[in-house]
Amino acid sequence: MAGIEGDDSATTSGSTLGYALLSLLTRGPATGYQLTQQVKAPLGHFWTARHSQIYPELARLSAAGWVDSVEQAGPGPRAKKTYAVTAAGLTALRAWLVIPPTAQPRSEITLKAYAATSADPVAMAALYTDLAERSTRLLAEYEQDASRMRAAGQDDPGNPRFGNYAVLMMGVESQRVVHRWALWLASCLRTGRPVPYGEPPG
Amino acid sequence: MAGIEGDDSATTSGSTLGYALLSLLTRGPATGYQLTQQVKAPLGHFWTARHSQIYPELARLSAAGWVDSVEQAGPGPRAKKTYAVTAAGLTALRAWLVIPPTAQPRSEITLKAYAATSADPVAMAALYTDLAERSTRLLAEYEQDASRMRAAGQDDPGNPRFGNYAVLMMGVESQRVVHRWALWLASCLRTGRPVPYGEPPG
DNA sequence: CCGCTCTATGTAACTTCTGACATGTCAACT
DNA sequence: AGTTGACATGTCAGAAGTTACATAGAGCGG
Repeated sequence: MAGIEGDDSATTSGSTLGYALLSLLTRGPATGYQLTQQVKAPLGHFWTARHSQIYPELARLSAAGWVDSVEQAGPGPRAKKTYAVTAAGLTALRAWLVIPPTAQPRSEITLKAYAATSADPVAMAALYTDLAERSTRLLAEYEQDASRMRAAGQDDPGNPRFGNYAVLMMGVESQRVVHRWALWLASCLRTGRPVPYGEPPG
Repeated sequence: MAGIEGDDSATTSGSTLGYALLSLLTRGPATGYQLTQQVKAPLGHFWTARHSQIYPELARLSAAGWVDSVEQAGPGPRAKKTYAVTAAGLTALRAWLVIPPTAQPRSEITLKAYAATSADPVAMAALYTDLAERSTRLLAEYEQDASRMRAAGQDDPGNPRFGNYAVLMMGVESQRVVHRWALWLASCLRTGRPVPYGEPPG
């Protein structure tokens, strides 16, 4: 009765990273190492985490009873642990999902654009031309992923991996925007005069 | 000769926030309070900072010799300080600007989409419908700002405030993307079946 | 005259995130 | 036989960022 250690199951409120890990684990059980890999794509296009952040967070989730783990004697000096979401974890995730997000996006490329006129226009134009090229490569990559997903039926909201497709679609759209915007900006900086937005530059 | 305190002007490397503040100060001298206001728009659409972060950072920039300050006896118990970029600060900013940025963007709305199928489809669809509505409002607001800026000649790369316009254009494009994507996602979740991306939903 | 908001600057505690350190197995390649 | 890379888990120091606390004048509305 005297609950010294047992009464935090309802009170515990997780961090965003915690919910991100729970989301990944809804795809199936995984080790910390696997989560570190899985957070790279497609989630990694909009959310990243290092292993040094993931392992402690998994321990916290475990302490909160939101994940279970089984140990399996791994290769290194420590046991390998495979984690799975618990019913409590899934409930917590569901509750968090429907809260309207407030966090502002943060973009370093846009920050640099804010001060673009303080630097050498030629160097800055080159920077944004490179960025446009990179976005072209990424776009091709993402679109290939997308058609593979469609072939696998992951564009169906009934598919448990539909979220991967939804994130990827945001990635595709974002890269298109970056491409257009970077070319426009480079064009402005190179010509030194106003360029209407959205025109394909010659 | 024995430089105990004078040899850090070239070595000092700033934080991203420091460069953001230098960028703001290229528009003209400002107090920490004014910088806190100015970081809200349009830079704030892609980069935010609270005053509790700005004041200590200004002290660091001042210590590095990247900004100067003059005191003016302010309203509160402390003197009001107006900061201005120094030549060293401008040099540092220029050097930082041409380094290709690596930081990945971070988006909570996209993270939630990754786990969309774990929550109640109706509630999630409502979330993204609300998001689409918000982006409509923001888009209208940003476009109004943009046409005001064009009227003021800020779409000219020769204008020192051109960076404001460049950031705003990214804001406009981003909100358009969020709008389309959120409506698509809501449509997927409501109908429960694949919806081709980019179709205006009925 | 009381309270509210805006101006204005700072500190302190806390959470989050990064980068480096630390360890060790196993398979493939050279 | 030696090296590289993938697998696998952790810690620690420090940077970056958030939330709350603290102070105080000036102007305005009630």
